[in-house]
Amino acid sequence: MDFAIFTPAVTQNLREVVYNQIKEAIVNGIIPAGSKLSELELSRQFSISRTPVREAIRQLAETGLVSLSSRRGAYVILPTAKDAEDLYEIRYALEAISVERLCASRPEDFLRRARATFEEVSNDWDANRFMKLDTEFHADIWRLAGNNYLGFMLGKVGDIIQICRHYAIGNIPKADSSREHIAIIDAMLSSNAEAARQKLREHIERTRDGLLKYISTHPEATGPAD
Amino acid sequence: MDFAIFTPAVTQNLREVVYNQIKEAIVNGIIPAGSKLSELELSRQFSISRTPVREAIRQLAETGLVSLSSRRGAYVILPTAKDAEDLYEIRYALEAISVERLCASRPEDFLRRARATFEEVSNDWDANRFMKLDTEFHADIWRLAGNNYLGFMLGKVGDIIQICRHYAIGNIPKADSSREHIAIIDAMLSSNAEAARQKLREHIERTRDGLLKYISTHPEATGPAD
DNA sequence: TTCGCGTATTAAGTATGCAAAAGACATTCT
DNA sequence: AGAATGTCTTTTGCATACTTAATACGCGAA
Repeated sequence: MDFAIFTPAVTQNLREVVYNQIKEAIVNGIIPAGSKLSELELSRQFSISRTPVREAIRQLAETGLVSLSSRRGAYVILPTAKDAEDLYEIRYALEAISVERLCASRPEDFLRRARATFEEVSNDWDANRFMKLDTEFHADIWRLAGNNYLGFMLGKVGDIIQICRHYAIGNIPKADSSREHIAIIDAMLSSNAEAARQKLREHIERTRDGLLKYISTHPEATGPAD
Repeated sequence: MDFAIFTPAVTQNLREVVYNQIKEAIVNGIIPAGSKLSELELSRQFSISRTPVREAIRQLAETGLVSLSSRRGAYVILPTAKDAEDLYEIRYALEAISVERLCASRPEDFLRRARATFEEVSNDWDANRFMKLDTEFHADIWRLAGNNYLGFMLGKVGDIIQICRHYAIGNIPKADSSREHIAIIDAMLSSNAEAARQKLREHIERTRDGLLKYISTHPEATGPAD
């Protein structure tokens, strides 16, 4: 009697749906940094009660995307240049773990496939398409690294970085970035942990500097909340 | 008119109070790993409604201390030996950042004071007293490191580790641990980043191995959830 | 005009009520 | 007896009503 074709009729509860939608909207810049998240307004937009919306907002606060102010509401965070710097530093430390582990386990098939993908990238690619590819690559890396908490942590860091990064989209040359990825992959393929770390560091530092440069020339991007 | 002696009469809301209390109870092992957290029962114990309790539980879930199962309730996580290993790996990567930064900034007064404190520790200290000292030291380190997100991340990792660690209390020789701390401090005082990293790695690995050894000889500590 | 105070309005915090899902148990049918 | 189904109980998920804090507004006095 098991046809193995039916998936659960109801997969997620309202809180989850609302959480995902708001998070996507924040991370993609549709809800801009610094905005207020009004329980009432959101619940009206979703056509549901305040309860699941409240829970979703609390959940977002715990990830660091939203800051709560008692009795005054919830606001999307407005990262500063210092925040971006700090976040990239953490990101480097965590990704270095993945890279080192992959130097040891060396999943050749995956690495070669990823390498080929990045070979194809050119500068006239759509920025969003490249960003998606980049995000997927980094996600694959920590998934293969086998540390169950890396994804948990990098996810949180990545979401906040993404808020900043969104400003700078299209600012970073894609072909350069691809070349850096390929350098990391090659180091991993030859199990050269030291080189891989170094290439990763260069890559993350360049990405960071691109963002910081953008922020410094566009101070309105992370101005003080109103 | 500002005597700076009056603090807000009402500082926290119920959700916060409940969150902190439940978290302390979990982290200190009063609520054992794997237990179910019943909204109704907890709200009765706190003599409040289910709403703030619910929110606190959701918040705990986001930190990773509690896992939610839709329509079935919330359970305190039951970390495995693998979890502990993964967590210590992340902890090392993050603390290495602090240590490196402190090698650069070198807050001498703080380092000397901390060094003196650890000199006093002997093996017949109360385990809880030592653990508190240890936790404070690590917290001070990242606070002085100046990366705003380190605390955020290390806090989450630390809470989960603490659940495991609680089993192993009293198992790790305190004098040894102190000596390791002193070695790290000395490396920082002489701005030897490489040595500091190395000493930190040894310290964390020894702590981890102590815990893993305990877990392997006391399998009931992280048995499967019911 | 400006400062201080009181009031109104809005929105967050909390309590409670209702619907529905999961698990336990009883019952029936083969 | 054992499997399957129906029923009951418990508890979660969501909605709504109520309470209270924060801000805005307006008025009067200096």
